Amino acid sequence: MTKVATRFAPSPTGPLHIGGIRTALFNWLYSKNQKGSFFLRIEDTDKERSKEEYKNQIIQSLKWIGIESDGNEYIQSKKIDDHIKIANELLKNGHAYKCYCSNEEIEEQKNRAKQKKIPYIYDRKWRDKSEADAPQDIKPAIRFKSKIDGSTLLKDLVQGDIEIENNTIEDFIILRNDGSPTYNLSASVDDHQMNITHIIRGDDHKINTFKQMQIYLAMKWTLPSFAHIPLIHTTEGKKLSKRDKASTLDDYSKIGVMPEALRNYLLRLGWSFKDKEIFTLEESIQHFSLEGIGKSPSKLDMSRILSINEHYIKNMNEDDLFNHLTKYCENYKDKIDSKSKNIKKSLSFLKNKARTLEGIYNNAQYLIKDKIKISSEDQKLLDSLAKTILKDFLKEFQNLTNINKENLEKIINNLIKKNKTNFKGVGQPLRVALVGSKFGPGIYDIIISLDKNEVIERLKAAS
RNA sequence: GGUCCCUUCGUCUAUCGGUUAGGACACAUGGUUUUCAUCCAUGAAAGAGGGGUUCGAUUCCCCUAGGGACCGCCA
Repeated sequence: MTKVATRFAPSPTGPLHIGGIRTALFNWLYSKNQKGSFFLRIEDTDKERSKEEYKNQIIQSLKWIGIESDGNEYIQSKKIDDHIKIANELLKNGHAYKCYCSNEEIEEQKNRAKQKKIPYIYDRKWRDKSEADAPQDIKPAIRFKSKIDGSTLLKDLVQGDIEIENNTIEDFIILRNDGSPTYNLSASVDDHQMNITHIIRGDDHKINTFKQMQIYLAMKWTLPSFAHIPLIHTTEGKKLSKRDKASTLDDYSKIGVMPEALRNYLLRLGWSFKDKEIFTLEESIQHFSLEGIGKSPSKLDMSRILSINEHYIKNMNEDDLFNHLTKYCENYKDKIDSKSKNIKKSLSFLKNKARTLEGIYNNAQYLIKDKIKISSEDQKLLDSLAKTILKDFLKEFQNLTNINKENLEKIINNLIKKNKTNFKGVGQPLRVALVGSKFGPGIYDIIISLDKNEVIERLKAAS
């Protein structure tokens, strides 16, 4: 049996959107599950729109989520000569022909079709015309001689059997009149030369598949298997595109979604394995299969992404979580080096209050910032009684040599008794004084996580 | 308009002819708790509609409806 090879073939005309990332993920997962190879092919033949920076961004994005290609990326523009060679071969053995229609002529055909409300399909004018009739002033494009009779069956690994009439596939152009190859030609030649065995791509490529199958057949190449995965839809139910908000990877990483979480979310979007929701990378490789992919498109659900992210935050070991956090802060906030020791040891309780890295960052503000700000609303909570409580607490606290929960508890319990109040009566002013808000971590956690002199400073400032 | 695809709770999905149609997220209620959270428990919530096939259909077939993709000398 031949070794499985899959590929992901984006064009570097913008940042990858998460639909693309999911396609890449499925391809990668399938190849790994089959102990095969995964390749990245950069389809950069659209000179106008392709940019080197996007290529790098794509590679980075894939890496971020854990996908790396086997071997160097394949650059399509470097293979153009091969594509042209095949086009000429096709021309020679009668599977393609020169089309001398002018742009105006094609436009006219399209308009006519629109008026009659019939679908436009190139009228195959030059399919059987003699070269002798060719106008001298027009450079021809090369069209593939598509089958007219019969039908073609695609045994799709996700969608099942799909059969369409051959005459609905037009004689598509494979070489433009400037001599450059078009997508369907290039993709077929590349896939063949790369020995791709399984082409897993979005549903929107289905028609291309029928065109590409004909090229394979005409060249007598072994046909790969195809799997068309349903598209990801927006909440409005339309195909997700780069223009949609919250569609690129950066949209998620900047709010503190971690790669493991997004990977897990994307995996379960349109694919399932029994009732299992959380998959380690190894588990996803182990369980991934094309049969597990659903047939209907799925919508993006932000709260689900956040919830999976929350799961990873709470269950990840704290060293890894801390690494994620520092990297996140470096990329999107301020570096937290100077405060990192306090933050790291506080992760055990900070993480329980956050769904994202940004959430942890926000909750850790009282640790990160030297000075805290108390809103005027919260300031009201610091009335005269509260201030005397703070002063009393400070007095005891300063003498404390060993700051731990037991000792703090003693002080606070005494204050509760003395002032005939409850825990809230003491805890709330303390929290406001130390964090700047009535919301925040537990009092003991706050005090222990701060340096002693910092606690003293803040209590003095507030009381 | 043509071709093709899809249709189970709001969302992601399980079910591969016989289930009280399961899980997860979100939602609601209650409990734990020094606040906000976490955590725990409980609840509400689905087979688009109509025909067949069958002893029996969410599951198989057909029709209808709804949704989507494609229809470039872009990829």
